[in-house]
Amino acid sequence: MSKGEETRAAVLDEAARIVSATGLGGLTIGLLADRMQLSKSGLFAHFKSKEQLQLAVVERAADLYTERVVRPALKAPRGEPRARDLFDRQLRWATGDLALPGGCFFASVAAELDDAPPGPVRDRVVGAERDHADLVANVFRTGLSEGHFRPDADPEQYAFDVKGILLSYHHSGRLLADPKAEDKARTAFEALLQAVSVVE
Amino acid sequence: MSKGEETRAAVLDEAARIVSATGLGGLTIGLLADRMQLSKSGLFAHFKSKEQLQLAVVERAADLYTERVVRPALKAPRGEPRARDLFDRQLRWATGDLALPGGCFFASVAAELDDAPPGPVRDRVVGAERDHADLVANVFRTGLSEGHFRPDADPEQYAFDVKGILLSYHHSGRLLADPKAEDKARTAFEALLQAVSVVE
DNA sequence: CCGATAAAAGCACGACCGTTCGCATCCTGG
DNA sequence: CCAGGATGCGAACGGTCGTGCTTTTATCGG
Repeated sequence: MSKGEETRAAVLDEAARIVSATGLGGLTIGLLADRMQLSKSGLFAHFKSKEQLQLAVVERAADLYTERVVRPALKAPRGEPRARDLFDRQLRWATGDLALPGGCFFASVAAELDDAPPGPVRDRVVGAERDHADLVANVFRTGLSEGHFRPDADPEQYAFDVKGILLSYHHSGRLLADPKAEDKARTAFEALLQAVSVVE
Repeated sequence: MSKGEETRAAVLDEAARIVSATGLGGLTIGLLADRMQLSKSGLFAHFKSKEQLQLAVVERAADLYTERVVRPALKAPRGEPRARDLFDRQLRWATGDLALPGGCFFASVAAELDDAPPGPVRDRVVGAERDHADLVANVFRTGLSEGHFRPDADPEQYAFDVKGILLSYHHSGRLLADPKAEDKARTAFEALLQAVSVVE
């Protein structure tokens, strides 16, 4: 890896941390240059515009998420164990050993983009979120074909419900500082699994 | 109401709309002055600082929410009917006839404040969110004392679950433009009610 | 209807924003 | 080891930000 690629990668890592804490709006070239001990113009040269910087940091965050959450979870056995493992890693990604300092990168970004005008950055985030919802639904489908879950359960509904638990967890834990947030999230997930599991 | 109070109120209404769409970070004095056809300095004179403007708009949004969602819902009969009515109005507040143009004011603000340094604005938002979580839990408690819900159900857990449904609804509907978002939210709520209702 | 007072405008400031450009300096392949 | 391109710096630009002043205009009670 050449010197340029190296700094570029380091810059994007720091940028992802900043965005996770302050949102895309809080990512400023001057601030980023300070943190990296680079001049504004020197840093700017790596990305020809701010939009490309934002695009690159979204890409970096998506890679990070795949690396830390998705790929390991897909090694778990199909069905319920995989669903459990994925959920556990999602929790740790939001707050914990897998997390960026500001919590889930996409939770920070999604809220500020939901009413933004269309554009490359928004489109990329929406694409990532849709892909992720599909992934959760597909993990659930492996549980259907393994006979772990009720055949009439809707994978898309499951993905919607899991997303809700995670968002509420992020909200309670980060903003409200509720010490019982993790317990509530795990309780909610157990209740969800219970509801979609085959009757015994 | 004097002329000054009138302008101030109109400014705060417009500010609440802006914040609901773009977050507190998108609320700028110049933009607000343009929208109101006022000069920057003329508008600024109503609030001695930007922080006081932010504080005032949060206050205004909280009043609006109480007016449109909480107070009407509390007129419904105690217990399950009140819980249903409250949830329905919450959905309409997030997207619908009760909503600001950018969706739920607090959904926009909460995400960008979750890792912000403490301060009057953040404190006020956290207070409002805590009060609201308590309100939802208390509505659930009326259902407990009416015998509608299982005595072993946890009101705080219920509030956590409802918040998750609403956040996921906001996310799916606004960002991902999922046409089935409302169906999923209502399905999730019915399942939640089912789970906490007394067995028959 | 007029004079005190409230409301809004006009203008200027320092700070930071993204961006450009010319110049120094480092790395690196031949 | 040296040439030449990759990499980074400094200064400057037009804009917008929040925030003070002073001045003009509108409101409203006596």
